[in-house]
Amino acid sequence: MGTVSKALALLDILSQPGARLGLTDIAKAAGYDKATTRRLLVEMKSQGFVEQDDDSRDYRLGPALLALGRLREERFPFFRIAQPVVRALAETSGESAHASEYGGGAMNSVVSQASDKTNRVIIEVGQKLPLHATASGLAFLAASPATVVEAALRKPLARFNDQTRTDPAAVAHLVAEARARGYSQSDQFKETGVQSVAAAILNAHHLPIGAIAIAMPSVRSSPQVLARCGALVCDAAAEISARLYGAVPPRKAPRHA
Amino acid sequence: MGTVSKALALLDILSQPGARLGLTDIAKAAGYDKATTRRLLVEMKSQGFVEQDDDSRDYRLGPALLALGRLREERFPFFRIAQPVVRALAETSGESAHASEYGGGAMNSVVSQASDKTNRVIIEVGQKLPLHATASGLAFLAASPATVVEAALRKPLARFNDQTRTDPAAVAHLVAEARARGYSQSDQFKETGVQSVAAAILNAHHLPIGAIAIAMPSVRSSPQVLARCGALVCDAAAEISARLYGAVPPRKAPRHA
DNA sequence: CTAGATGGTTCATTATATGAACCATGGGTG
DNA sequence: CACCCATGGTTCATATAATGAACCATCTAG
Repeated sequence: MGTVSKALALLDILSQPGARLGLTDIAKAAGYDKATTRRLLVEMKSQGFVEQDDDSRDYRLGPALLALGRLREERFPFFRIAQPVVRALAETSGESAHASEYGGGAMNSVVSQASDKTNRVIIEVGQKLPLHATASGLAFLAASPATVVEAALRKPLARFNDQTRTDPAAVAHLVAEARARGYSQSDQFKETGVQSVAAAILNAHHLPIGAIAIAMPSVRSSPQVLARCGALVCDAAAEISARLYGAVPPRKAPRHA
Repeated sequence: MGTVSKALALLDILSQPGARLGLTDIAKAAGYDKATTRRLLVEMKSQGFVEQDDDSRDYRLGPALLALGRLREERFPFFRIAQPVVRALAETSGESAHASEYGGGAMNSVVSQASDKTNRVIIEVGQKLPLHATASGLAFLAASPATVVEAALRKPLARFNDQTRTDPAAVAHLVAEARARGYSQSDQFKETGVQSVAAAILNAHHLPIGAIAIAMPSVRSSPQVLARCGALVCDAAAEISARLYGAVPPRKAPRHA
């Protein structure tokens, strides 16, 4: 793996909600040597991508990320478009909703709205959602060309609990089901006790760029509830696609368009 | 220079508002070999920090930046706090206002509100404002310890026009003036025909972390206008500092606090 | 068909990244 | 108080990854 990838991977570690993020912890989490880790951190610090607390010596995400994120958003307003839709989705479904954008082999959670129920699912912004074990990722794969799906399933599939599907064929089956259904489902594949449905957000070429999802505690889920939420996420995804790219992509694009 | 810094510098190039951003342009702008540039871009693309247009082959800032920027903002809400203050500042001053955060040796513009006048100054979000040639940078230096100022002035100072001060002593003088005045001024140091005033945003230790500024066309500026705007940016900076850190930092902190 | 762009690739050379062992500091404990 | 050991940080010989000149492929304009 190249040095740049190693450095950028450190930013993912700094994204984890863990409490203390000292040099030793980061090195351990990344699996690099302490000296290497520090060199990478110092180099990113000098560019403002990482920040170091003056007294605790802990490392944090740096201010340059805010500036670049704002700029990205300025040029492609994913957050601005997705936020109201996610809010509305959480409102009408009564459950937590979130939107994510594909990047770096995973779905990057960008907008999240928790339900107001006492027992609710919380998706943190900045989380990387794996393609094979989340409704968002499965929705993305279901809308991707076969070659992309195959490539994704050739990589080792991480296990999160005893519900996680780590067999490529099993995941491919879930993807096919999602494609037929129009939305994807996750039955506790990543978090025990959490059910989700998701639909892909498409670009002008009908390729997926992200997903929008509803996540709920298993105790409130049922086939009826999932079906209703599935319809809601499909509408929400279509609305975001339309607002981002100017036209409503038809559910099945005519081939002669 | 390390490889990681080189890669991150490419993100700055992708931040420039230039129209086309093909491989050759980027390599030229960065001063790297084409092969090197491409390797770095591809590596960042694989992590979602850079995105490539499917048909034009151009490179763009990637989605991971939005996710990380959102996360940074979640943990340290600079944008959320600064935006209303910048808006109000533009309103009451009648001129363009912007706030920036220090990082990577420059001030990173994060919030910007253009005035509604026909002739106005536009500061783009994501711009890197040099310390020695902008009001924001001078305000930052004026609030920094002497060692930081000296270190900053030891580096080569870029020239932007014939008003730019590139002599370290001259810049040090501007910094001293700003410190005495309470706010900094830029008289066309970077952009010809643009006057600015700025004040530093301070953390709990009274160290600067950013700045807030007003920029106006020279044609509307006068000593009186600058003085009035200077007072406004000072108040605005103090308000942001207070909202970020919970308490209003006194203008001169008592040493026994 | 050619000329001159562009993006992308190769591989021998060279510079850079690496990590085991080291030092320095500080907070906690018997 | 002295000791311990966990932490952040540094060194330098070695191993590895970055580099770039020259290359190919493709596209567009004339």
